Amino acid sequence: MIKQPELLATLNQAQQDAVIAAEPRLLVLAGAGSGKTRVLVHRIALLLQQQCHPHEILAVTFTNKAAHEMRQRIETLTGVSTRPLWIGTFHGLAFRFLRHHHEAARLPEGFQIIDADDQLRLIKQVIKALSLDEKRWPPKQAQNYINHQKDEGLRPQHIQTLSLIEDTWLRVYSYYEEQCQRTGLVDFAELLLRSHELWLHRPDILAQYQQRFRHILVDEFQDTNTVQYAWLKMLCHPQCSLTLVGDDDQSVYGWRGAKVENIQNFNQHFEHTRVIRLEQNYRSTSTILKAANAVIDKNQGRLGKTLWTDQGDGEAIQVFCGFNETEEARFIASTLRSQLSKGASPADFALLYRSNAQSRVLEEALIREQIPYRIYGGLRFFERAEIKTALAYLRLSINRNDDSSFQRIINTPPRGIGAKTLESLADSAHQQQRSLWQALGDALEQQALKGRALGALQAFYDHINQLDTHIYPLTLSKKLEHIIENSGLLGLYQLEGEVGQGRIDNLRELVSACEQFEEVDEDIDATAQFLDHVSLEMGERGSQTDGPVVNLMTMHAAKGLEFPVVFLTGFEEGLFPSHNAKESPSQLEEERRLCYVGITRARKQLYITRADSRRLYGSENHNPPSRFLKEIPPSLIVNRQETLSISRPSLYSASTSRNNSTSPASDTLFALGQGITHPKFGEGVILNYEGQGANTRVQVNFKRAGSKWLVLQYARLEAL
DNA sequence: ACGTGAATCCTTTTT
DNA sequence: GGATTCACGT
Repeated sequence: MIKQPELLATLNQAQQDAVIAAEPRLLVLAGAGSGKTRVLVHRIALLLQQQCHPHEILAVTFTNKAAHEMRQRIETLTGVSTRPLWIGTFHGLAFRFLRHHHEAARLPEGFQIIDADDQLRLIKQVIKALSLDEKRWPPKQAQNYINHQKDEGLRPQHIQTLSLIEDTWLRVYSYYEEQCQRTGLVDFAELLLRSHELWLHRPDILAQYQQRFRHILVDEFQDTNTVQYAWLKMLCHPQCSLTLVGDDDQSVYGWRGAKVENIQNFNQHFEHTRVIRLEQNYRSTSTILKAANAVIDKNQGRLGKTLWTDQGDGEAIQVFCGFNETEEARFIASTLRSQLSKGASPADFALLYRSNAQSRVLEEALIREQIPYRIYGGLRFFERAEIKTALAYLRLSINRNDDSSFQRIINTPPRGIGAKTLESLADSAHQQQRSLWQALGDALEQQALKGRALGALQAFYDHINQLDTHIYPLTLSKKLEHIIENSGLLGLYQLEGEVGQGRIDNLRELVSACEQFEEVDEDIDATAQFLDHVSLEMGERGSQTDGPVVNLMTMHAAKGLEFPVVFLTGFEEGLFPSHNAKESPSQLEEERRLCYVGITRARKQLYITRADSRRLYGSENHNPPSRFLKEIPPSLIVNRQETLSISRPSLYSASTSRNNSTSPASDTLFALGQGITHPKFGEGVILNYEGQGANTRVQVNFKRAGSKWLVLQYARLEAL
C-alpha cells in the first residue's frame, strides 16, 4: 500500500487540502478541469489507507460511467479491490435499498423498473382510461407533471390543487400511481422517492445504514434535486463525514428538477462546513479560461470561483459567421479537413450544439468532406424497440402482472389482437383491480369476449405459457435465443428487408451481451439480475466505430468531457440562448452556465460559429449573434468572417485554399450573401456554391431573373 | 386490423 | 424540414 506523502505528491495545495480535510462537512467547489475526480479518488484512497473499513464508505454519482470510472481509478491507485465499497448512482443505490427491503417499502419481490418510454405509454393508457382528450391533455405534459412532483418528493395526497387544470393532472398522477403499484412497476423518480419514504417510515432500517456509512461522498452535487438532497440528508448521520463535490457554474439540469440552490445555500443547511475551491485548471489554455470566466461572471448569486492556469495563452478563439447554416457547416468541415491533413486525429475534435436538430447540417458537411464522425445522443442500445420487445417476453415470463410488457408484446408480431380488444381487456382489468394477464385469464375462462378475438387471445395465452415452460430451465442467453426464434420476432423482422436485418443484428448482439453477463456469475440465475442491470444501465450510446472519429453532441452531453479542439456552433439569439429560456432570468443563467460548460471543454483551441440566416423547423430566421459572444472579451477573439470567400478560378489556382491570404491582389473574391451584378441578368445576391476550382458553380438570386446556377469561371460577375 | 396520406409538434435527457 | 402521430379508408 502506498504511503500518504506519496499519495499526495502529485496534487496541488488545494487538492491536497481537499483530500486530507478532516472536517465532517466538506464542500469542494471544483471548477471545470480542476481535477475533481482526482480529489474524490484520492480522498477515498486515503480513507482506505487509514482506519476506515471499506464498507463504511458510500460514494454517490449521477451516471454509471462516473461510478465505474471512480471504482477503476481507486483500484489503480490503491491496488485494493473496491467490491466492498458502495459506489453507485443515486438510482442504483436506491434500487439496492428497495430490493433489500421491498416488503417494508410495500413493493412486490420482483418489482421492475420502467424507463421514460414505458412510463409515457402507461400514462397514455391512464389518460385514455380517464376519458380525457389527448389533445387537451398531452401525455408528455402529464409525464413532466408526475416526474416533477416526484422529484419534489410529493405524493398526490400532498398536493393542493389551485386550478381545474392542475386538478386533472393530479387525477392522472393518482391513477398512474395506483396502476404502477398494482402491476409492480417503478419509474426512475419513484426509486428515489420510495427509498426516501422507506427511511421516513422505518427509522430502524434507516439507523442501520446511518451507522454503517461513516463516510459519504457525492459527486456533481450541483445536479441533485429535492428528493436526492433529502435522501442524502437523512442518510447522513451527525457523526458521518460528508464530502460534497460540485460546481455551481456547471449546473445545467435545472429543467430536470436539479436545484442549484442545494449547492449555493449549502452553508445554511449544513453548519460548520468547510469550503475548498479548486481553481487551478489543467485542461485549457489561458485564453479559453479567460473567455469562460468572463462569460460566467455575468451570472448573479454564484459561489464565486476564478479558473486559472500556468499554461500559456495558446491560440486565439476563432469566431466565424456564415451566411447561412450550410456555410457555417462547410467552414467547420473545411477547417477540419485542413487540420486533418496536417496530421491531427479526428478524435481530437468535438462539434457541440445546443439542440440535436442542428446536427444534420453538420453531418452533411462532414460527409461531403469524407470526415468520419459519430453522433452521441440518439437511441441507446437497450432503448431500441426490438430489444425492448424481446426483453418484454422475458419480463412477462417472470412476472405475468407486468402490464407494460404485456402491452408491448400482445400484438407484436401481429396476431389479430387490436386496439378494441385490448381496450375491453384493460377495462375489465381495471374494474376488478387486476393485471391484464389476470383479466385475460378470466376472460378466457368465462368466454367473455367475442368469438374471433377469443381465439387470438387464447393462442397468445397458450403461447406465453408454453414459452415460459420451455425456457424455464435454460440459461439466460438460451432463453432469449428461444424467445427470438419462437415468438415470431425473427420472422417479423425478416419480412422487413434492410431495416429488419438491422434489428435482427441487434437481437444477435443482445444474445451475446447475455452470454457475457452469464460469464460473470455462472451459478445464479442471471435472468432477473440481467433485467435489473438493463433497466439501470442503458448501455453505451451509439454504436462502436472502428477508428478515430469526430465527435458530435449537445453541450449537455459534453459535460465532463474534453477535447483538444472544440467547435461551439449556432451562437445565435433564440438558438443559444434558446428562445424558451429568455423569459426568466434563472433560465438564462442556466443557458449561460451551459455556455461556460461548452467553452471549458476545449483544451487547445476553441472555435465559435454562427450563421446570419438559419433555416430551422422549415422556416428561415435571421438571428442576431448570441449575447454570450459579446460577453467574451474581443481581445481573445480573431474574426474569421471575411476570410471565407469564393475565388474566381481563372485568377486563382484550383489547389489554393479559400482562406489563403497570400493571393494576388487581382483576385476577385466572392462571399455568400454578397451582392453582385451580371451583364445579362443584372443585380443579384450569391446564395450558395458547390464544387471547387474550375468546377465551382454559384447560385445567384437575381432581382429580375430569379435564382440561377452559374459556372463561376465564365460568369462575368462584378462585386457591387 | 392494418396500411396509407395529412396534421402536428417541436430544447436540453445523467437514471 | 422531418419524424411521428392520426384519421380514414379498405
